[in-house]
Amino acid sequence: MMMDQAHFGEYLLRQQMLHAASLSSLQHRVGADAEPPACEARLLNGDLWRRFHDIGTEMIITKGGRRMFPSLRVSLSGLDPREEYCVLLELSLVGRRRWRWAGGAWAAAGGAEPQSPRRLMLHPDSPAPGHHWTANPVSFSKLKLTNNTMDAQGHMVLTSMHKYRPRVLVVRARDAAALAWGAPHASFSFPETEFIAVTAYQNDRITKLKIDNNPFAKGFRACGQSKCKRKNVEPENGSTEAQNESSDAKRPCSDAASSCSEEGSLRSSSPRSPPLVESPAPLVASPENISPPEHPTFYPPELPYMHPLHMPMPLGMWPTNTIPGGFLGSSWSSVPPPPPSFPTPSNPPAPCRRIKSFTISALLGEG
DNA sequence: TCACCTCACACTTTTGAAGAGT
DNA sequence: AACTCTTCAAAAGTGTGAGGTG
Repeated sequence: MMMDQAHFGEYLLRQQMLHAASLSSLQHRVGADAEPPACEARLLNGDLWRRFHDIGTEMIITKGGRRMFPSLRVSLSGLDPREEYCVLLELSLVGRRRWRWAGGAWAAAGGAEPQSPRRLMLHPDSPAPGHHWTANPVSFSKLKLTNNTMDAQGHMVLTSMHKYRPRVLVVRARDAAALAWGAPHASFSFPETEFIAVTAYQNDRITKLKIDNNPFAKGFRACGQSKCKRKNVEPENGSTEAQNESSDAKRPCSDAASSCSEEGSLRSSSPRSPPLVESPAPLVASPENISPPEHPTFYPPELPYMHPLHMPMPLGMWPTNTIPGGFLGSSWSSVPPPPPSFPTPSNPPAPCRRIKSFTISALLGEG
């Protein structure tokens, strides 16, 4: 399970190659002649994402890095089983606005702040043959978000009070360096996965939903010891305004609500967290759901994401621990995730969006 | 005063080493 | 000797709430 020094060094080299490839692609636009096989992506935990999206998903960002919950878990299909692919995750800024929580709702509050150098996260299984990607759900559960612009851990650097949308990129490439030489690719994003980065939760309903679904927050559930202990300080039903929107998160959660956890329950046998039963058919990226890049070529001058001088680290995610071991061979790839469910005939998967003229910058193109 | 950020805390889950059993 | 299973301590991941910052 542990990655030794040699493998760790190899991984770092691969990340550096990806970085170099992305930079060189700024000068080399190479068209993709080969027609890629039709590929599809399904959001496996789309039901949970939708529940958060209905309220207004918030993701905590911290100096040391915080995981996303829910995490992004997709199932890929339609890839050539013998071809090598790299899978990447990108977090795109949605709009050019800053948001603020006011009056119980999110509202635009001026223009976006300059963004930190953007980073892609290269899935640690990359590159891998198509059959690998289609046989196993692709999970980005170990991804961490940070607001630390000096971050050296390879976490995704986001800006608080800004909205982002994850995008999964599938690139046909034998290695990271080959990403710059025009391999056909696909891009998938799901509107349900949009979120606003925050340093502290603003919406109490989001807090409640996170507590009810995240196994690590079980201690804060109404039935948890921690919550009981903390809530003893203040009366459980101290307020007569039970309908007060802001008090939602403080109310005890129902057993039904607490039974719906994400990944933990999928592999956990905890009696308090039965396996998550999601919607019968996972969310499928329909053509209209696959959002094209807002700006298909380069970043605007005022947001120089990709400037080499502002790229302190190689693209992609570094090991969670910077010491050897604990990255490759972790649950990312060695623990077989639950098999992906397949769409019902009434909900057929949609083809991927194909971008003929391939460059990393085009892939990243939005502003 | 306000909006936002940081940190220590208590709690739960995850991880992996060690030992026992087959 | 090799493999599987169980146990347990340490590490990691949570939201909370007080306090800090500009």
